[in-house]
Amino acid sequence: MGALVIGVDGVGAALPPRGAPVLAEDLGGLLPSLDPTTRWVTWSARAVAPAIRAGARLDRTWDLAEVHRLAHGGWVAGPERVWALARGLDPEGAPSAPTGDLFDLLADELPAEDLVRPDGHLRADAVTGAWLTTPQRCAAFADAARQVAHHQREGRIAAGRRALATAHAESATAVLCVELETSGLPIDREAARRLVTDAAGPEPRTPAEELAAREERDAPVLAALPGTGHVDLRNPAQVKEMLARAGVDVPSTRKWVLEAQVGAHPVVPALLEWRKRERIATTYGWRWLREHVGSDDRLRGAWAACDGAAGRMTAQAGLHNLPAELRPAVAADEGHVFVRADLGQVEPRVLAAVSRDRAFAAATRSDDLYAPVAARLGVERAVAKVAVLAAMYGQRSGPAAEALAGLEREYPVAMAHLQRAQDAGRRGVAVRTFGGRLVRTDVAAEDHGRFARNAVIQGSAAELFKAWAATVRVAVRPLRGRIVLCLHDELLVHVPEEHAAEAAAAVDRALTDAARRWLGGEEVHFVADTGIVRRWSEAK
DNA sequence: GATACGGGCGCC
DNA sequence: AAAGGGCGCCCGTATC
Repeated sequence: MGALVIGVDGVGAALPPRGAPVLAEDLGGLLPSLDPTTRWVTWSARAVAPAIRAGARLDRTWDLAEVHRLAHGGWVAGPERVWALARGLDPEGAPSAPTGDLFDLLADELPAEDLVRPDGHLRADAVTGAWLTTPQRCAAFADAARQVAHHQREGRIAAGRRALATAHAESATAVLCVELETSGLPIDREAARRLVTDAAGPEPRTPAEELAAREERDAPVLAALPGTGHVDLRNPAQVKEMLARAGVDVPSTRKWVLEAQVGAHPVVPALLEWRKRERIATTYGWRWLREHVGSDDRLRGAWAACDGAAGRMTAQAGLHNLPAELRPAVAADEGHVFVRADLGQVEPRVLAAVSRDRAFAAATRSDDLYAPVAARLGVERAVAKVAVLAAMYGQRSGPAAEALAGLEREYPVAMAHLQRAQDAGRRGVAVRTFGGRLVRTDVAAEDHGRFARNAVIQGSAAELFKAWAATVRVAVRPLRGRIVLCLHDELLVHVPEEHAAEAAAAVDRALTDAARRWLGGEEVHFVADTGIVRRWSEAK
């Protein structure tokens, strides 16, 4: 990945991925002299991670990779592909990043100072960074970035104000992702060790101890079935067979299937309890602590501003799926607190925005959206909720079916929007989110119909969330606050306790600002539940 | 030994 | 009661 930073006003610096910086002797040293309002164009935020770690604020960035992903869908967004699509070239003809013999040969035939090959594609060794060895070459690469940025910007402007606002928010989120990786999530290590011990036993010192702990976890399940030979509880086929011998006939051994059979045989509840503990032991156990929690008591994993589908953020190292029982271990530093905030009923509110259904938008003006919907449908609130969720997820059977008819009757505009998305997906036609992200449904299929139906909601909700997060990121900085976790509709901000109330207010204000910018109007209301806590688990 | 895939499950 | 979108991750099996 070519690591490059340029300021569109001509101020800026280029960093080669390896070796000494070229245009800037020392980017960290250069930063204080730069106007903080400098607009940056980056090939990707990750490419400028060293600058971010050196303290670059990068509050106004244009991330070529993220805007490319918005415009073209998918996740692959290296400079060679971004350049190719911006120039109207076949991306299949772009050089592949690894230095294969073929491209080395092509590069040999290219004049040493030419960035662009005769076929219009970028030279392969520029994309890997190997070619970026002189100020002139870096300047040429910077100029290519500038050209792509100009093209992308024209495209966003043509797509509308919201598409442009989304490009800025997605760019800022990519910077935020680098910051999240850098700062990490504060962990109370002792609390984490206690919780892991409860589930998995004490930390094993040898492979033999590890094996013993495994057998100890298995013992209660096997004890519920005396006389059974060896059963590998980690092998679903063997478990199913074991249950059949105990007189429990199930089509699969999934949790919801087994939960219906808890009374059938003592082995069933024992197995469910085993699953829960086994999950902590294997995924969030001693190895997880060792590998992902640093000596500074910070949980760190890789973050991405969008996945390759609808565009939600992704996180590794368990940051997005930490079991609730481990959350007490997520604790603010001494003298600090968390401002925890989550969006309320974000997906139905987004549906109102995306579909421009005025009747449904009216319901968003209630703090509890399902109450007015239920009243209008003449059903219980719980029924209305299930129906709305079913409509967004494409569920057709079950208790929701009847209430769905009510939704069709009362909110035809919103329902038609979802149906159009589903039809497109079923035919293999791409759909777009509210902010203009292309969501590809390459294969025509019923599954893709449901996927597309949900993607316009899930993806649009992700955009609103990121616009919010990007706004919060800047708003809490004067309070020495930092976003330390993003969880689809939830934000965790780590802040000195003396600024807690002010930070919480800033988080709420940021939602109003971001929603207005993203919606381009006030018709749809969004709400956040915001609180101040010392441990993540104290919330709600 | 590396890779792919499905079952299973945590979170949203 | 029943099964509908996304992600990351673990384990076991099959395959080359």
